[in-house]
Amino acid sequence: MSKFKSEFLHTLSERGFIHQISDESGLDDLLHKETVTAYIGFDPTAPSLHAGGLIQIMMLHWLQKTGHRAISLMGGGTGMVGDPSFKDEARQLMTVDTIADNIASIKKVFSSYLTYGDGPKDALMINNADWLAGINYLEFLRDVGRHFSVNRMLSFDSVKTRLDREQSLSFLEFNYMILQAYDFVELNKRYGTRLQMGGSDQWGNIINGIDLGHRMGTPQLYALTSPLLTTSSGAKMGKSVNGAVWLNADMLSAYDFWQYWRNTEDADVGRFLKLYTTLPMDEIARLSTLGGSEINEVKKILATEITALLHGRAAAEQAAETARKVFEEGAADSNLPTVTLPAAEIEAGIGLLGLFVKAGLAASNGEMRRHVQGGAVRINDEPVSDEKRVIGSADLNADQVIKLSLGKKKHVLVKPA
RNA sequence: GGAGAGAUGCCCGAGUGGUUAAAGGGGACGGACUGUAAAUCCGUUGGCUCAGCCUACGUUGGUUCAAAUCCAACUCUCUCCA
Repeated sequence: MSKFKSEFLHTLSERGFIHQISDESGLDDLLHKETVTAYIGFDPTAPSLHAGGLIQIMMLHWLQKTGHRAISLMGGGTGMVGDPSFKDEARQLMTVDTIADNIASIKKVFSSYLTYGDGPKDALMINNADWLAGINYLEFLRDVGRHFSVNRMLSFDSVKTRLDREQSLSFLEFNYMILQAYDFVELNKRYGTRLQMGGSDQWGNIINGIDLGHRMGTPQLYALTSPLLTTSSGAKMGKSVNGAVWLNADMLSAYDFWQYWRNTEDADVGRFLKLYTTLPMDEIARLSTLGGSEINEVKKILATEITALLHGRAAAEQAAETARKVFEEGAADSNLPTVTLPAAEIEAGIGLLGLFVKAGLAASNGEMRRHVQGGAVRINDEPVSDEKRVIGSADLNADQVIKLSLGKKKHVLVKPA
């Protein structure tokens, strides 16, 4: 396992980040000898990254921590095209405005993991629209396009799925690979970038960049990919009870984020500790020996550590404390997700179904009706079986809030305002 | 440009005039069991002012007492030919 000389690869390797490397010993030598600039690209397909992208951010985090220069590249240009890799149909095209909004929103998260600045080891935040947006088509075709073999591009697994399924792959999407390859070369020219990292689905795209570099006279470039992560039971990472596990605090509260990791499957705990926390390896080894019900304590550590990196230590501990009150004491806690309602509305009384929909616990009255029939609904921890029940000021508890519960895990407080 | 095939609910996929809000599976959600886990079992899975009503089977029209099912045009996808 410790076949690497460089601290960076050694760390990534022992923590389980490495899936493939284009030239292991070459890259290891380089990282051992000098400060290397490396990047990972992020597509602005949503206003926030989700848990699936966390592993990439952690790689940049370790890169910086082991003394190298990290670049987080926003795909402002490539986002206008859409990555077809391993997709079986074309994504809807995003408008320029959406892309700009998404980038602005995504950026917020990175400074929790990386130190940005102008110093030699500070991380850089770059947008590939800077050079892609102004490209002249004919010039680009002659300078860059001539180096690509369509025959070869068609042979990549990432497009094969699409072709095998006999789904059309538009010329627009086909160009994504070329643009991403060009990014690598451009980043080398501008910042001396030598390494591109990414998920295993990016392997083909990254290799294309290395090849293009060869032909356009860059120094040797390198690729490093991380494994595609699934839970032990095969589910894709990043889904929580309420939907996707967003990293942005305004899209998923620290409490819900903490809950997601608290509910990690037993079999994943050790792996996740290594990938998503910065706890030292010997500490992780010790925690990993715990089994049975003790593993619940380990899961709490896991959740708190991951949440602390993203939302800060204080928010993480507060989430842990809220969870303790809710699950171990069955009490309400003021840090549960809260919805405020005009006091007058509560005074007048509000229907049970509508109230839960308003609180975001159900999508429609019909869905709530079913939940009531299924016995999943509680108010202030009292089961409710009457779907016509009206909630009013009499339901305010000692703390002047109403606790709505759907199932065992979803709780929302309603506060008069 | 020519000849075929197809478009069904979150996804896959049955259904070829009425008993179809639409079989089955997956996913998701809820319940039971547990450890806020996994596995397993049970239930739910269009909306509403819910014993009733409304909207739905690519789009728009038509036939019919009655259409997801028949007809026409259109849109998109795939296959083969040029």
